[in-house]
Amino acid sequence: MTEPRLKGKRWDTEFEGKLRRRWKARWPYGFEQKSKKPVYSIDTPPPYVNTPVHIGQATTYVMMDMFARFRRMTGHNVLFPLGLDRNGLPIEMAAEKKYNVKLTSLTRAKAMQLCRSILKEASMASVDSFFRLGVSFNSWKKGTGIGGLYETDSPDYRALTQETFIDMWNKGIIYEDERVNNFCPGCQTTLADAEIDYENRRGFYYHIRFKVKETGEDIIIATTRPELVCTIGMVIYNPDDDRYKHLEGKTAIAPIFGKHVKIRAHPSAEIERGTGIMMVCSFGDLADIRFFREMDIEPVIAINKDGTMNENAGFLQGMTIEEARARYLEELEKLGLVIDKEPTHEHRTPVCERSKDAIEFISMKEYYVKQVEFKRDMKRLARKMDFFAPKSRQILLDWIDSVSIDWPISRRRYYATEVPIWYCKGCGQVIVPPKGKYYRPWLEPPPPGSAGLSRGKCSKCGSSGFRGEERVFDTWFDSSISPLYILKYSRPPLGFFSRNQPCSLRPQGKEIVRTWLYYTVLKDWLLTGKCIFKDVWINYHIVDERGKKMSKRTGNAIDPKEVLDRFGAEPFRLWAAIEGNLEKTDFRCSFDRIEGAGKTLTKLWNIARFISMFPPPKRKPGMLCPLDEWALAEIGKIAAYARDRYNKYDFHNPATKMKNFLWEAFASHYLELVKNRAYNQDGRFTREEQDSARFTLNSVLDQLLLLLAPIVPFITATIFMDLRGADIHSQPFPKPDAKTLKKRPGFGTKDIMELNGMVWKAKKDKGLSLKSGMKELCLPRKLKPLETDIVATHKAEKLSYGKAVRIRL
RNA sequence: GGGCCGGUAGUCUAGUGGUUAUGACGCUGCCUUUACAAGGCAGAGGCCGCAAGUUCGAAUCUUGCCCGGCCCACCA
Repeated sequence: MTEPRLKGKRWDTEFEGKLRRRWKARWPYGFEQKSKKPVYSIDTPPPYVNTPVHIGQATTYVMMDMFARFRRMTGHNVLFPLGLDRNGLPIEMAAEKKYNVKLTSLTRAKAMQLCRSILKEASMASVDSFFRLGVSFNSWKKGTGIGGLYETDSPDYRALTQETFIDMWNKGIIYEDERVNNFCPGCQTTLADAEIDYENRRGFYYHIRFKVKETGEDIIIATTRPELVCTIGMVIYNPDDDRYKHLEGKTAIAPIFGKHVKIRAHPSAEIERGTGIMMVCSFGDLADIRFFREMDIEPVIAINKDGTMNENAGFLQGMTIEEARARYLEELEKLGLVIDKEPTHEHRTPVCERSKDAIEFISMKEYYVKQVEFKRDMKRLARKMDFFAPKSRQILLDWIDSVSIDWPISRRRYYATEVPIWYCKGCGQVIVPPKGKYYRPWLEPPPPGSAGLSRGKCSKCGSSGFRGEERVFDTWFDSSISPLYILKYSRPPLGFFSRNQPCSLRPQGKEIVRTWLYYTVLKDWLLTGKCIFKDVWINYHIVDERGKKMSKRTGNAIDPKEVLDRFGAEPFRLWAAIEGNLEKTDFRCSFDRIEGAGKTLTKLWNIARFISMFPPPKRKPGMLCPLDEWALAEIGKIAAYARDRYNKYDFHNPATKMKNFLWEAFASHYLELVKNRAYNQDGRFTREEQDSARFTLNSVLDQLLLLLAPIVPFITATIFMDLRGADIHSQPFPKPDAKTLKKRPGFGTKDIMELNGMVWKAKKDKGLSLKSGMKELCLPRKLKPLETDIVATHKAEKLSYGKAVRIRL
């Protein structure tokens, strides 16, 4: 009896460890520095170092790895670097939490020290997970070479961020301006619109009595922000509201503060809401900002950037917003001016996406990147890039539509890239350093060669005193250069960037299209005048089995570590491929599903084990049996389909097809029919026929393995190495020849399945073993080419032909 | 309020005009037949969200509605 060459009854996750150890000894996926192959570049999303990988990231990286592995098999030199994000608020917030301090209450040096210590301790847990998942990044070592692991807070990366600022400053695309901004009192910083979330929150409407100066009558105004009465700009009612028409042009007097404002009709007041007459203050929300601008009223800002009331709030000065609200209401109560207090419906409140504090609107000086005037260009670029799935383009287009103010890029935090600017203490002139180095203006004097500097003195007033800028950049100002960074923009080797831009692929989550993708395309276009990406692949969210968002709070989150511990990488990767339907939105994930995918791996292992009993003939046989031609045509069709779909980032459809082929047509039907001929124990078949079987078994297996290699790299590499002694990942992707595909036998897969099904059912119904013989089998004529295989498999004593299958046991 | 997506068995899912609606998990029963019991075979389980329309024919196309998810938007 022939022994299978593959040992072990099933795929074991221990094999993954074995292979990983071999890979680790000699990492096979580095960027080929001297290769002439076309470069395929993937701008991977840098995860935060200090947080463990969640299931969504794990899925995304595994999908990206499939893209990378496939492109390697189609002859590309794949640039697939790992980046780690270490800048910005998440790091600072981790430090605040761990050391239980507010960084804003510390000196800058001390705050930075705490951040660095957080980063130092940050385990490389995420990196380890990627390694275990089999992600084939170019390198796991930090380095500034092509494909090296990079960190967004490295001097090299930060120098490039600052360089892009200097370039844009010199081009006049960046300016400083004082205007009302979104401000997070918790994070103590300005926020871009893209950083704002909305939450449904409840509050109270306070019905407050105002006086009308001219008539002395009372009007009742409902408000959720009584503490802002001190900034009231106008009182409005709807033009169609008969209750208030007589007040047009009269004057309202704000209680206690005594401020006089006009009463006017305005359509933004709704008759049904509140009391129908409302006050507009500066500023309760974005609508107020627009209203003040529209009406040309001078706003009064009563809230400081630390979230306390300022001198414009009179007796409320120095209190927090909440304290001021309570105090003011208390005073109103004493005077009997609060008529009612009713809970509001839940309404959307703008909150900081990180700290979840309610956003305030505060006037401050910040640096801005022009973007409003480029909306048309951005839309053109959005249409130029290829989106996968194509409909995801709309997310970007919608966001571009909603852009209404320029991009505020300066932040009042510490652990981020510094804005590289100094100011002359004498005349205020702006000093801009030369490009190329990493600058820390809060620590260092302006370097020689700076614009506005002459022999170490201000070129305008001759002063030698300078103030370094203390603000830092928005994280997205850093993140938006990742494709420039990995493609060596403005870095050696010379010409690499111009030869290899645009970046082949930006993979990214749909929720950060409005930040990461948008800002990258914007900024890189402003710098280079070109669209930085060719393809954009948008991945969606991982949700639980019922379609609910996963979160630690609701306890339905799946930890990738647990997945790896229980099942290993391969079932997870196969699950991701099968689930990754571009046409759908969210991925459904559960342990059951991942475990289910593992069964297919067992099946694949056993098929390979079976085939390993029949080594391929030394050379391709001169003739192939019709059954074998059919099998080769079937796998050939799948190979052609997979090549086409993989190129379009679709692994779902090919994976589903392969899985079905593997279980059904191949395992259940082809293997059963071909077994006798492959064994040829009683010499019923010729040597040529037997060789045809052995050749086909091995050829189909090889192609299956190659097609699956990008998806499940461990099991395919293990089998291929055992049977063929070569690394599957350096093999070319199968390209079926036209002749194989053109073969059209007179019978189809369905005919074979039907026949086998009927015979097996008939024997079963009689309680006979499947090996038992039958008196007569009548076949449809089109199955004649398969007659010897069919007779041998089903043990028919007599064979005849007719219209339909008939069985006599 | 606007946009996108979805609604098919207990759960999840395939199916974009054509016999009897696919598969998985779960459930019931049977089977150790030399790759596979982490297997094989058989079975139960469906107003294909609702309604109207187009059509010889609709899960599939059109329209309206209902429900769920996500995104965007200025509400006192």
